[in-house]
Amino acid sequence: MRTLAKGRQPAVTIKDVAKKAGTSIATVSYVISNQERPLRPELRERVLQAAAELGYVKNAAASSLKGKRRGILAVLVAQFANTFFTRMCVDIESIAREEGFVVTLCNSDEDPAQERLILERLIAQRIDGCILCPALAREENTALLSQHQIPYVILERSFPASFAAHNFVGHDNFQSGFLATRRLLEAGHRKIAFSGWDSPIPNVRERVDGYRAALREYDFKAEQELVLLDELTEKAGRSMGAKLLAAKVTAVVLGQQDTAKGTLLYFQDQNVQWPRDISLVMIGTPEWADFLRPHITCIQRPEQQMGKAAASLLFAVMRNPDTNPVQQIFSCTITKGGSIRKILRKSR
Amino acid sequence: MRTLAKGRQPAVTIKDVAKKAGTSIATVSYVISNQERPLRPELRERVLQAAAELGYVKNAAASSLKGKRRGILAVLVAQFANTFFTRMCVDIESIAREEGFVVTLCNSDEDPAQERLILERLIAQRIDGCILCPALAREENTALLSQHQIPYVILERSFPASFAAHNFVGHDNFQSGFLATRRLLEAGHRKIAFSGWDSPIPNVRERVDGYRAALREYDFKAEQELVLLDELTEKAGRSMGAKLLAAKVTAVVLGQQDTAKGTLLYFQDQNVQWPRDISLVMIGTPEWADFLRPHITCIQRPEQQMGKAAASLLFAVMRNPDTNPVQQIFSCTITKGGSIRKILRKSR
DNA sequence: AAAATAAATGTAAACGTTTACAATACATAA
DNA sequence: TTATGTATTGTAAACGTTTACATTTATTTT
Repeated sequence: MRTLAKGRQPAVTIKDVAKKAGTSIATVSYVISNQERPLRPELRERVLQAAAELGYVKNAAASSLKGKRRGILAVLVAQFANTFFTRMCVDIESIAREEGFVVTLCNSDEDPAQERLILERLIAQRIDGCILCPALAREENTALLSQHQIPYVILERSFPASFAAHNFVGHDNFQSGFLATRRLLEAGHRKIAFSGWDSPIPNVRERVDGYRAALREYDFKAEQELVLLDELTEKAGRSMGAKLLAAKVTAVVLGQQDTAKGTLLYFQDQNVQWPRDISLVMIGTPEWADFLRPHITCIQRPEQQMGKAAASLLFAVMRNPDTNPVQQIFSCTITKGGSIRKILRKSR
Repeated sequence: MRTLAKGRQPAVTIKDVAKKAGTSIATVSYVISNQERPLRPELRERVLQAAAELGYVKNAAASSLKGKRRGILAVLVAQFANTFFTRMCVDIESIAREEGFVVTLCNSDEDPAQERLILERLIAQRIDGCILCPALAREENTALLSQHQIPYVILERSFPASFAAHNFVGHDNFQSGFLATRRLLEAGHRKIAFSGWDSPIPNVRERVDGYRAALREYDFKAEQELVLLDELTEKAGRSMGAKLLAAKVTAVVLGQQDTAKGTLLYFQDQNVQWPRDISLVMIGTPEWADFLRPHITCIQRPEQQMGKAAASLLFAVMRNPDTNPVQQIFSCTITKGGSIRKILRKSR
């Protein structure tokens, strides 16, 4: 049954179809591409028939040489296995598919050198557009895209120095830090720490700014802050967990989900219970949070909307490259949870 | 600073480089592609210089027309946001990168129609090779690849009817079901259920076969089996959880991690504790399992090895397309956990 | 019936590479 | 000096499309 021909026979081309249909390559091209052209229906039929019989598939690379779209859109994320990114990717891909594009998903692994290598390869492929979450805050790599006139949208990680110069979709990091902290303050907490990833990208810092702003609103002094930042590992998260206990804070803003994981595992191991022993708000909604009891109050980023927005914006830019850069910043919502203990106070 | 030229200036080509370096396109081509050719070092230098100054990047689409590799490798998975797949993807991508390839990661969402559409687009792109986890057990789509002479490796989901006809990398589903069940039998359990995804792909069925084989080894009759299969949703998992309790089994093989999630959440909500109330072994190691206490005994699939193996096999096939199909089946290991209660029995 | 128009189809030149082949420049041997 | 090689470099024809333009054929109009 499966008589897979083993000889490396060359791929079927428009020429083969033309020969089989007894017409010219021009006619075939017009038929295949559904272009307007007066054509005898009988001939059109014959061409379609021949193409189908030969299993002809147009070579997108050859078309692209003549100025057609490649039909490839790239998404370059910094962490493959992070649900925050994969959730957005699902929506990006579905929109791209509707538009007739294939998505090339790449992973820089937070390494700028790898990011550069990948971008060069993508440029060599003459991708039609790119959505990227830059590794670190290195702008040179992104500059490659604009040098080569490839439309792009930056997702989630901004360049503070030239924010307005790029198309951008992201969430409001300041707000997420602010909301989380304020919720704890409203519940009466006064010793609140912030823990997160000591990252080269500005996102976590902005969340810290939000944390600080909320504290200021309650007339806190700088010395009443406690900001812990460490590596992006479970181990670092655990060690921050220990520090939080040692500092005897009553509440923590878990500012980044990967480090939060380590902290929460540490709490579990030490039989530290929330909200009994410590109150928690986490920025992010990783899948594992479903299993934590009581549920943790989380700052939820609109991942679906963000993915869709990034894709839509990219297509808009691809259709009209000369519009001014657009920045879309999404608000976060705060989920219901049982990880905050209320502390009664006379006055605010 | 960022004087992004807005006019849609055409991309730099080999011709521009030749003009700038004052030489012919042939020379530039040889220099750029690092081909053997006697060449005055001074000229080579000049060409490189010109290329660098113009920011020249070779057009892979044009090269491919002349029979060169496209430099694109596709991975087509059925579920994007499943860590089992993404973990393998990370390794596939890193191997591909080393080999100079870009990876196009696509998602069929378990939908054969989408799978077909995607494959057609990938073929239009003339990808060099493909790793795919077929949605459902529909062989026609995969046949597209062989029709177009595109080397491929099937990952994790086999076609029983023509297993030996395809290059394949997967884990031993039978063994995972068998190991899980035997571990429970060894602990003295005699009322053991199997729950999983009622899927159109054979994987879960094979696990059930392993479950049955283990029971047979202990001289169980068919009427002592309890196999629950349902949709791939949390809700279905929860309802299976209820059925498991109603059936008063003492142990369960959670045969598929997505449905297992629902079941475990249900247990948590009902305050059903393991191993006190029920003993558990789960096939799969989702990230959330880290948070379950006591830890669940899991059947661990060697995801890294599998990803690397699939990529290596694909490259081998790409280099030598005429070798006979190879099937690589990986064994699973069983992790330590505390989800199994020992039941003392006089005899086995 | 010829001329004029419209409809249908074909030819060939790009696109940006690769590479066989041709052509030049330079050195050496006669 | 001229032949003869050898080291360099250039020309042009592909690859599979798209599309401007030319050509053929059919249909009107005169």
